[in-house]
Amino acid sequence: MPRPTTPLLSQAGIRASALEIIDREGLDGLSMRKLAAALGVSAPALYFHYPTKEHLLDDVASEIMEKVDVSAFGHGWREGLLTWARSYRAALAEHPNIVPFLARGPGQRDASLRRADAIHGGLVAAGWPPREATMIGASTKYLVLGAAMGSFSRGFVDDVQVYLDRYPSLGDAHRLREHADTVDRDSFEFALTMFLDGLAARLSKP
Amino acid sequence: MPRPTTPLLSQAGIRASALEIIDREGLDGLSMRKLAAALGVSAPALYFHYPTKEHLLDDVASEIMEKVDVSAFGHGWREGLLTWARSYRAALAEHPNIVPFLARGPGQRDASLRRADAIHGGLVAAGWPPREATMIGASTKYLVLGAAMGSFSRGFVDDVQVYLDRYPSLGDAHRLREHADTVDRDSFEFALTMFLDGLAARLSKP
DNA sequence: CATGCTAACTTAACACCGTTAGTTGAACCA
DNA sequence: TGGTTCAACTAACGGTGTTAAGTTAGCATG
Repeated sequence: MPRPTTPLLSQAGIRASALEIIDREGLDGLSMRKLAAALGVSAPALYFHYPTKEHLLDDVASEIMEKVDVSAFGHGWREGLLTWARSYRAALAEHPNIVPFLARGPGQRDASLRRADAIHGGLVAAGWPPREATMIGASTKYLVLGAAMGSFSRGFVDDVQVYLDRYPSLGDAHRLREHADTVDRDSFEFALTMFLDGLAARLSKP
Repeated sequence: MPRPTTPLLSQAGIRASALEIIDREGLDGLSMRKLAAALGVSAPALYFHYPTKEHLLDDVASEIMEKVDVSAFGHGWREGLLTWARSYRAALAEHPNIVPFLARGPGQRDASLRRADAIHGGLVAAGWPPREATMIGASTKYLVLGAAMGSFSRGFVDDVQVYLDRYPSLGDAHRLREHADTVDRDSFEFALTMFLDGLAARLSKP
């Protein structure tokens, strides 16, 4: 059945279906054949729209990153960083199964360059020396990526016993699992606050 | 040639060879057949010593984590955290290609539990409330994992132009690449210092 | 000392993977 | 109307992790 009257596939549709599978079955759960089946099409048809699986995943990742907000540096560097970091983390927390892909390399996600410029510009405008502005951007990214990677919701419960002993609001393992998202967000917010406090002290002193 | 006089394989030997391949050719460069060939053996022979590739990689990761040092909390919480974080990061920086595997999930790396206890205990002994001690541990891990994941040496040069403009000691892209390790370490140390400064302020106040 | 069991390898094969080649016929432009 | 291009198809290639079945060395037991 060649060249249908109206095209069966589109890049956006492929991305959406791919992300659905990733969210539901994990990154390893996505294969080109399974994706094609979900779209009612044969696997090689996908290669007309994307040259490679890697490119497709790059695009999916870029789409997720579109939601990251770097626009708040007008309200001060602290607010700008907070908004950036929180929206960045939220975007990853919404699709945690994409994180292992992000860990594989930078890919073709060109939009990040624009963002890096916005962040750096905002920090420099607020009085940070350029070299430190760069490191602040990198550091914040570290926090976000690390939080996304080591999150409890993703199963990183190494320290589950420690949590059970010390996190007074949680009764047992079952409830910990239930509140994993909260624990994750609390720890991330804590890390971010401590980091920003350290920055503020450095900027105010010489 | 069945049941050789002296065994050809051992778990330690398999791990060592696997890590060698990962270091040299990346995580995707490791296949059971290639690993077997490097050991002068057929692929299914490996399954006598490891039930699955996943288990093997878990073991390799655990071995790397053995080098992490959590013993310095006797010299104060700041020194303890610094030593832990630096040795943790160093261990990952030595084998950056394992990081994408770490991002895939927690695995069977049971040694981390002991470490989590040591860290938490050290922090509590130094006067941190248990709940905050837990979050400090998580936050530090975020920094280390994020730094390992988003490192410049691993190709995350999104902001390469920004770096070129602002990092005065670097002349051009070639030299940036050359000094990627230094840039990584600088940013990590900066993040860690700011975080610890924020912590110190919090502990000294109320 | 013979017998049987287990250990540690072998080769063959399965199901799946990403991807390429070659084919088909509708849609579009001259 | 004719030719080209597009968007799908089926078939197939080389690779993957893993399982099954075969072979024999080493060891324990009668």
